[in-house]
Amino acid sequence: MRLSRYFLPVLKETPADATIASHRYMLRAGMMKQNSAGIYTWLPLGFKVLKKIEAIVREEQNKAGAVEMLMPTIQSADLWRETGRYEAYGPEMLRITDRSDREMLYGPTNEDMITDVFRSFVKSYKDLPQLLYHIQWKFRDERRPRFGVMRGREFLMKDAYSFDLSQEDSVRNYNRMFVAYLNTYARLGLKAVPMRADTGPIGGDLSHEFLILAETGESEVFCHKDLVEMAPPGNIDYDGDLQSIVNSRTSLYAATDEMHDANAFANVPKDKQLSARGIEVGHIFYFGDKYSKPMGATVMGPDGKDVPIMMGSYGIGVSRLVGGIIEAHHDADGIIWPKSVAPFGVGIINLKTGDDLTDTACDDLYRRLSIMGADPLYDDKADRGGVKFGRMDLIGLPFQVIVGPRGLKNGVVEVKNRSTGARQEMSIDATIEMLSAEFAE
RNA sequence: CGGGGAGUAGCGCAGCCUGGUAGCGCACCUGUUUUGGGAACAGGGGGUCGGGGGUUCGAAUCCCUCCUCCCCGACCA
Repeated sequence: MRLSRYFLPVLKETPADATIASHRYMLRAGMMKQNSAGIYTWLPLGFKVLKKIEAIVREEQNKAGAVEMLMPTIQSADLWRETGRYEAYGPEMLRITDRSDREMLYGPTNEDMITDVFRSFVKSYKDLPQLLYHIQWKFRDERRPRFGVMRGREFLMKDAYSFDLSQEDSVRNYNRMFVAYLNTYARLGLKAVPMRADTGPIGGDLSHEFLILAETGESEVFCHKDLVEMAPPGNIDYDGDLQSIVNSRTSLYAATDEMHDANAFANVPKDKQLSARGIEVGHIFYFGDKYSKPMGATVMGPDGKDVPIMMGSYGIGVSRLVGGIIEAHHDADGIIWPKSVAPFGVGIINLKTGDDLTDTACDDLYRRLSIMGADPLYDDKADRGGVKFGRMDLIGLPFQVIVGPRGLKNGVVEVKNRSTGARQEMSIDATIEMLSAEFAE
C-alpha cells in the first residue's frame, strides 16, 4: 500500500479523552474514531489489525475442532424469556422494538440463541459432542465504558458453545478450548495466564479467565511467576490427552482478586509470588444444563430417556485484544506490533520523494517486498524525514526500511527493527534477503 | 449508580471571575526558500462558543434546564 493512497489520519496531539496507552495510540495512529461512549468506527489501519487477530482466533478455534457459524446481532426477547434472562439481565441489555412493537434486543451474548439452534436439530446422543462458535458483534450497555476498546459497549467477540451428554464429556471440550486459548494468545504475542474464576451458582472449578498482565488492567491478580513464561502447547492432537496440559497450568496458583485465597497464595514460594494487574482477554465456562433445561434442549440418551444437554461457553474479546496487545507492546514513540498482527509487515520510508534515484529504489523495494508477501506500507508522501520517522514509529510496523539519497550513493538503505530499535545499513538485495527470512512462514 | 471534571475551528487550549465585534499553537490551502528525526517566512480559509430558555441595550461570559463526553469508585453471564 502506498501511503499517499491510504486513509491514515494520524494525530500529532493526544486527544484529551484518552488516558491509557492503547487508547491514545489507537486514536493517534488513526486506527479508530469514537462515535459515542464505548462505540467506535474502525478506520482502515485498526480494522486491518482487528481482522488479523480475528483470523488467528479463527484458525486456532478450527484447529481445536470448533465449527464456525454466524448468529445475528438482533435477537428476539422471547428466547430470553424462556431462560428468564430477559428480566434478569438488567439495563446492560439494549432493548429495542421493531415496527410491529415486537420486543427485540441487541445480543450481549448468545447462549439462549445457540441453545435454540441446537434443540431445533439435535435429538440424539449420537450427534454429540458438538462445539460451535461464531465471531460476532455484541452490545452491552456498560454503566461506564472506558479505556477505548478495552471496555467498549459494542465489541467483537468470539464465542464458542459446547454440547455434551455429561459433565465428564464436557471436560473434553472445555480442555480443547483451554488449550486453544493458550495457543491463540501466544500467537498474538501475549503472555496470558489462566486463572480460576467464579463459577456462580453452578459450582465446581470449571471456569477460567485468561488475563494478560498490564499496569492498566482492571483486575488485581495473584499468581505463580512460572505461569507467565510457560511455553504454549503448540501443535498438539486436540483429540488426545489435554488434561495434562491443563493440569500443568491449573496446578500452580493463579487467581483474580474475587477468587484470591491469601493462605493458598502464601504457600507459593516467596520468590515466585506475583501480584499484579491484569486485563481479561478470555473466559471459559462450564454451566451444565443452566440453559438447556429451561429451554427444553434435550437429547435421547443410550437408555432411551431424554436428558438435558450439558453446555459450556468460551469467549475471547477480539476487539479488546487490539487494545490489550498495544498495552503489552508499546513505548514512548508508539505501538510495537508483534509480526503476527501488524497491520503491515514493513514500512518503506522515502526520504526524498521526487528524487529519481530514491523513487526508483523505493519502487523497486516496494515491488519486491509486495511479491514476497511482507505487505509493505510505502511512505511516498512529500513530508519531511522527521514527520515520516515519527509517523512510522507511531504506527509501529515491525520493520522500517529507510531510503535516501545519502545511503543510496553508497548502495545502501537503512533497516530498522521497531522492537529493538536496532538499525543496520545494507544493500537492497541484502534487505530483501533478510526480510524474506523474517517473513518466511 | 455515587463522587469529581469538561464541552469555544479538525486536534490541543486561552478567554468566563469583572458582559461590549471570538483568540493562540498545531493541522489545512497558496507562494517562496528548504529537505536524513515532527522546517522557515509571507499570505489565506475555517466557529450555531453542546442544545433550549431567561436576565440585559448587549451573553462564550450571569441565571435556569436539558444533552454529551471523560476520570475515580461500585458493578461486570
